[in-house]
Amino acid sequence: MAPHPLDALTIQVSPETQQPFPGASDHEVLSSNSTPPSHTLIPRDCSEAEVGDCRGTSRKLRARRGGRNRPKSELALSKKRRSRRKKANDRERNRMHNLNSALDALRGVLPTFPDDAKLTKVETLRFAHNYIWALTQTLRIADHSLYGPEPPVPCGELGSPGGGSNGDWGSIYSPVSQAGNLSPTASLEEFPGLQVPSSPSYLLPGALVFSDFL
DNA sequence: TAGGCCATCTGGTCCT
DNA sequence: AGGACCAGATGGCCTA
Repeated sequence: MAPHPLDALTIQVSPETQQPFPGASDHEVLSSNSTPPSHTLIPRDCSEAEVGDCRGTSRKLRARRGGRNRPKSELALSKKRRSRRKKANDRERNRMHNLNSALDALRGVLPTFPDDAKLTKVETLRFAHNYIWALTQTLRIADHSLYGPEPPVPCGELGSPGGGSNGDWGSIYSPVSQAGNLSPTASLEEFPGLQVPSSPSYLLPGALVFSDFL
């Protein structure tokens, strides 16, 4: 994957949250008769048998199942099946739109440049994970400075990205693997919405760096 | 042009 | 039975 512009991130909350489905909830997203985007691939009326031809041999084989014992009213049955499939497709489409609007909402609360290229889905999830981890660490540091020393937390206890056997989360983008990359503009005070204790400790060398969240 | 990302369709499985 | 969720397949768009 090509390096993302956020590699050189300073802190700014993007004003535009880009929600294609504003106010979308689990129960109201798109009407089921919404027109598909221009890049819808398969004709909406592609029946199962046709789908076999559309999609390849495995689906063709599956579509062939049923053979001779088909009910007499196959026309009605396939009509019903098509209708069910169409409804299922609509639901699935709405479900994915819902998921995407949730991802957009998540992008909206992550610190990015306004003119940054939109984070991909996986980048958004990784960024959010690392961002939460970093904020947690910041709170710990603040607590530490307020209440004095406390026993060190074993690596990975906080779900630290890259702190253990957490698979994909411990990727090359992990803050741990790139620690020490302090950005002069990295200050949580630029987040009006964030309730972060006013401790300068996160500005010290080796502290949390927003450019490393990805 | 290859590769990454994405939206969509689809059938299977599980749950209510 | 019907809906939610999931993963595989497919093709379009975009960028290096």
